[in-house]
Amino acid sequence: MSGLDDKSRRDLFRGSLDVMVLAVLADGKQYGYSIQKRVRNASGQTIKAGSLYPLLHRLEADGLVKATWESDTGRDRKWYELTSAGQRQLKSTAADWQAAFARMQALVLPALRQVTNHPASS
Amino acid sequence: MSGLDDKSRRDLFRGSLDVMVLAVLADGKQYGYSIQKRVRNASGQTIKAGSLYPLLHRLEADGLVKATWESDTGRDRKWYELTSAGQRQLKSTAADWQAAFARMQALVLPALRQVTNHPASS
DNA sequence: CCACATATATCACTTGACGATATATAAAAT
DNA sequence: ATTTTATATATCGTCAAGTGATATATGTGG
Repeated sequence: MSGLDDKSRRDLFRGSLDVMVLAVLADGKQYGYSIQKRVRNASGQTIKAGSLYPLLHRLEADGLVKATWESDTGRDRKWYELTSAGQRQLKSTAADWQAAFARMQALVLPALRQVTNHPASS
Repeated sequence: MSGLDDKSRRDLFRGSLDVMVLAVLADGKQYGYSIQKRVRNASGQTIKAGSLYPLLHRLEADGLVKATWESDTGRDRKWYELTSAGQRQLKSTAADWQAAFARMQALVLPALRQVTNHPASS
């Protein structure tokens, strides 16, 4: 039970990385590497560095986050925080995300039950 | 509230189309056009023809579905049904999808609450 | 001092959803 | 009867985005 390779599992949520990053930033300033770990801990989803940094640059270019280099512990890190546009975006995206996935669940769960109970042909 | 353009909403599901198609096929033989409508009705997600047919061909090439041309009402349609491999795939994918979705929800919902209650800087 | 985790970045590659387009048939409208 | 519209499948060029590989630099622990 539950044997998807990493690639398949990742593909499942290809379009949700933005939402997750914005969600992590909702409770305060974070830098890239910490965002990565937080998403990983909270969602089980691994965002690779090669995906994360371009993603953050896109969010910045879109004005959804604001970045500043700061060294709080002697080390330079690029801190990201939501802009007000980012907050609005998170609000509408997260709400849609929630609604859309709930509907998909209504499609997927009965199917899962179906296929779990009746094995079949071919 | 809830103002995502079509593209953003679609991007949200890049990767989940396979699962939805397999889910629809879980309760029996369907042809492409009917799969499209079922997914649309059940999930609110529109799979465009230019996505659906190549997707079905991929599933067939991977041995997850089996296709046969049949004319039940005078009209030729290409009927798809799950293979046993397709059933196994659906079972593991759907289970994973469900689990991952629940965890992601745990990340997104608190963030949504956060951003809904406290407006902020920049 | 050296290995490893931390931290950010870029780029070529690949996958896949899409719009546009083509084709053909059944049904519905005029 | 003819035109239009919905049904039904298919292909192709384009584009966006996640990934692996790779590079670079700094802090930390052995």
